[in-house]
Amino acid sequence: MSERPNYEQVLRAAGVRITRQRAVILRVLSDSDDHPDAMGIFRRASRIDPSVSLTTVYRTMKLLEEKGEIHRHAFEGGPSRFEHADSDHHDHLIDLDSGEVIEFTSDRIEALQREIAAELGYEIVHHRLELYGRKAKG
Amino acid sequence: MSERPNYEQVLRAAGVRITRQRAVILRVLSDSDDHPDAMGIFRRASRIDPSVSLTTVYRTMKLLEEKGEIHRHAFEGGPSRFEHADSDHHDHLIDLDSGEVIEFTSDRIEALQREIAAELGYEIVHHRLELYGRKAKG
DNA sequence: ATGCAATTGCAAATCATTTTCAACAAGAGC
DNA sequence: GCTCTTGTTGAAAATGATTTGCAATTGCAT
Repeated sequence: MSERPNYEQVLRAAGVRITRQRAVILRVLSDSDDHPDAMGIFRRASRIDPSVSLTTVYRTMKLLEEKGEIHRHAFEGGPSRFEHADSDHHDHLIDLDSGEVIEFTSDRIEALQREIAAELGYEIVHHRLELYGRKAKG
Repeated sequence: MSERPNYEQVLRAAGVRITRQRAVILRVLSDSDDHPDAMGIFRRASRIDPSVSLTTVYRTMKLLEEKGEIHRHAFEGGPSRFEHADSDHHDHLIDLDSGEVIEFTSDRIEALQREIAAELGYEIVHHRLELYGRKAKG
């Protein structure tokens, strides 16, 4: 499900100009299955087109975020990492040794969260659940 | 429960010198029941002793964090906020309108987290659960 | 092809936080 | 109480991630 988003189309539809560098960044992004940070995207894009600047990577990320096309995650002690927004909601388990990000979902946790917030008299707008751990031995 | 931690005693026992400015910062901190950020602590401490610098606030926070006396929370889009580490583990609900931080706990959520991590082959070292919401109307 | 507003790269600016460094002050020992 | 040693301080500069100002450039509608 939810494969290779066509960011170019979305932006174009929003009246945004698709420049050469933007096209490269968007391609890099839709070819990514991990959770790269701006520098990582910049490196990948640079290899394809050296004229891409880190500034434009940031500008494009902000643009896509505003359009709701990607999500920005600020995991502890590190730069923001980005991912497609098209997939279903999920939380993250971060491998403390490798930095790898594993996605997971739990309807039960989601339900409990809503329950807790309600008890406190609140409605959840969004939440952040991150598990930091290491591979269990054995 | 868990009231007015005596940071001074802890630091002194660790061989740390209690300077005039440090004493002020520690007092401000143990008099706080909220989740102030470095600038907030600096402002409160400054009023008591103008010789306290923001630098020293940061240095003292880092020190207390290393000694395990306080916890640092980086809520989204803002500076780190600190709180006593003495109380039991809890998660946070952040009021999007006021910035107020409400603490809560849920053994069920904790258990579910461990369960999920285990299924993925991981052991949780720590986690972060933050609910961002607004007061429910009615 | 033309024109103009959107976009670019670079450098400088921000923001939170840390580090450098010379001046200063805890507090152990006398 | 006085010294001495070494930790600590404030101010300013450095960091790291990200944003912004600006003059030059370039999509792309016409």
